[in-house]
Amino acid sequence: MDKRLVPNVSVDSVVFGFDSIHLNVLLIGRSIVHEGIQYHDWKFPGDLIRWDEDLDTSSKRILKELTGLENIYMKQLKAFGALDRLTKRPRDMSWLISIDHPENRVITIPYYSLINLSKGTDNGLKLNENAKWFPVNEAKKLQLAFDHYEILEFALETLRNEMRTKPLAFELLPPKFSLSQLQKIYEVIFEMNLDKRNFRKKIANLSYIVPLNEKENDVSHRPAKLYMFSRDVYQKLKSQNFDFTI
Amino acid sequence: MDKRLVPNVSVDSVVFGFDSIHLNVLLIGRSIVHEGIQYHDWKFPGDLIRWDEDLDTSSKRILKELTGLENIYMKQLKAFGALDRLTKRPRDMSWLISIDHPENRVITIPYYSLINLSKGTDNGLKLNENAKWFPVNEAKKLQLAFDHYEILEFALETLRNEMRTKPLAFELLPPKFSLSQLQKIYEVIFEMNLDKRNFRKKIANLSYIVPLNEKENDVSHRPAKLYMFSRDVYQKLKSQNFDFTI
DNA sequence: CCAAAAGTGTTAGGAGTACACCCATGA
DNA sequence: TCATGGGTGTACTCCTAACACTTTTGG
Repeated sequence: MDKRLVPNVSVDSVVFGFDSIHLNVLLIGRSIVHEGIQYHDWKFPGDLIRWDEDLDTSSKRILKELTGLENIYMKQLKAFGALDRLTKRPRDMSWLISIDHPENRVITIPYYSLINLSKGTDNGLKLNENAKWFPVNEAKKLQLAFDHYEILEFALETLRNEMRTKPLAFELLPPKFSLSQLQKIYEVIFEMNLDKRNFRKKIANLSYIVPLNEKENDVSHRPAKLYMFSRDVYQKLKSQNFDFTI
Repeated sequence: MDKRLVPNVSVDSVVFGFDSIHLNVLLIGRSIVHEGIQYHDWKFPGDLIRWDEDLDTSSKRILKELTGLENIYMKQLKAFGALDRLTKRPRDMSWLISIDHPENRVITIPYYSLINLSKGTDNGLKLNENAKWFPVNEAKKLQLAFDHYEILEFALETLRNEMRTKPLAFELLPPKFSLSQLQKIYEVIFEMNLDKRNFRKKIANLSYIVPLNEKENDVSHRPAKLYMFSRDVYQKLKSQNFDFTI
């Protein structure tokens, strides 16, 4: 085992969490003193990879070390390697020097992850005091380190693209969910309103979204029927499906 | 300028070319002697990046150096960084030693490119004697170096995904093309037959595919009407469009 | 009984699909 | 005149989109 770090390759995690209202993203606060001025900004959890790790392994390890999260949906976005990605903001350089960072050119390979933040769910999340969830639209307005704004935009675009054709909504929901919760995810991610009746008609045709004999508890209105996602049924169906848009 | 190479990061180019019949991919033949046995196999054009280059710049430079191609559609796939990607085949190691390769772990960042190989088109392609086009289905059956089989599969899947929603077919065609040529691209890439009348009906509704007052020449059958792709019209339209599949 | 969200059908228009024959050209 | 691919219309089905009221629960 060779646990030395690769000095010029890192991974970052863009963790999206849905709390029934907003799509949130997890950021780590960072304080920097640069030329006597104190700055506060935000970055994704991330670190250099090790010599003895695959990229996916690194990404899982780093996410677990920084947040406690494991066994969640995770997918590589692409590599970001602009020459000046670490150096174009002078305060980023001050920070790198302060943590004895060995190189001034690092290629980062961001991943995005999806988790469910509904109340009462325990996903193992252990945030340290510097970590905080932000609704995506607020996160975009923060001061983000390095090229992390660009990475966030790319992650969002990728998430939207994959949501169109893959059953990712269920990664953002608890195992048992209502149709309103499901609809809300699409509304939030695609920033549009959907018609409730048409949405439900569509869902009714999807055999892999299966109704349970259970209802919500403790809500101060008519409780909704709960559904689950059947991965088995989904896999079987998708072997023959196809769609084509020019 | 710092033209030294980054010893552990490379780019590879998966170049797809359409010749009116097949989707082809460009491979470079490689001869290796390993433990006294001569092997012949194939790899994508690729090389280590330089310290002074962005990833996209590296990819463009390396493609130009190895094939003469420039100004063509090119897009990053993702990073491939499995621990054993260079070492799992012993003959790959022999080759790396023979070219004095400095590291035994290299993360590669493949790009895919699209070009038109129709007769009579000059795209600046200058192939050396080791480079050869193969129809994709044949290429998959060849001995490919490293993880290049995996990269090819990923590139194909990405190409298919992007073809569904982006006007990439036109990158594979000459500026003036017939509807049959266009249809053929979709048939080849999606490995399915399309109905000619339905296809043309669909195209007729796309304002960015514009008919010209020109026909094919030198064909021994009724000459087809030629069309062009209007990028301007396309851009204007796409600002409001949306589609959503669960 | 009020507030809040759940749940439910119909209609009209548009898109997709299946399908077969005549036309223009070069050899 | 033959071979080759170019070019065309209709009918049916299915999906989408628009739209408003009743039901169930907790407070």
